[in-house]
Amino acid sequence: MPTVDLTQLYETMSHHMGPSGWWPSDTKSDIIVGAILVQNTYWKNAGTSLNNIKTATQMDAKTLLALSQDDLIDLIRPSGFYKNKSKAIHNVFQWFEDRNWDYHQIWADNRATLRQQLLKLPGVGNETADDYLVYIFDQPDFIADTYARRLFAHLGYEKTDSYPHLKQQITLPKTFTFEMAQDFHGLIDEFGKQYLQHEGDFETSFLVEELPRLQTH
DNA sequence: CTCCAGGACAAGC
DNA sequence: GCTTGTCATGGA
Repeated sequence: MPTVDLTQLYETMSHHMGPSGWWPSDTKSDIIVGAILVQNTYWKNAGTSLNNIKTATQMDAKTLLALSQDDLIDLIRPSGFYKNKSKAIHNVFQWFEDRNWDYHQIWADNRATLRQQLLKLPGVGNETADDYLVYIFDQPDFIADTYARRLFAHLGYEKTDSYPHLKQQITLPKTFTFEMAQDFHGLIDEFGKQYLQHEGDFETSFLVEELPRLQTH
């Protein structure tokens, strides 16, 4: 089975697309909420809900936690799945509140089991847990989301709809910093929006010419 | 009108 | 372990 040099892939995408300019520019609270709002939802709609929540709470944890579920639902409504998402956001905020929002300390105390702990939170699945590891806890990890699965299928990996299946096959080299991992995920999804929306789009991308150089055997 | 987006989850196999 | 139905709005 073909494999790809992830460092070469990242550098190629970075060279052609520039910095992804993604989540790292937002506050971590924005990311915590946004990662839930955007689940299977257009980012534009998730952004509307996020702005509603920001306006209502200034992203102050105690203010948000004091909202009734109905009030939170009204803020989330534009991005759908509002029952699940309101519950998820409330629970996740309570979880961080209980731990004093000390991301560094949380990581230091829970290195081995943090991912499993995050997965226990209702509304936090594989992708959101990895989003948090990469963008909240600053860990160099790989996020095997929909666009990543489509991309790696084009790069010669076995086509799969399973998050764990791709995740299992991809290990970022030790040389990847967490900033690179954050940017890499942003680039993959920006690439996906441009070249993986429809069947055949990939063939028009810059990666087609680069493919032979990226593949290692 | 139909399809689906930066998933999660429970039920059934 | 893996597949399928459900949750929901708004844009293409």
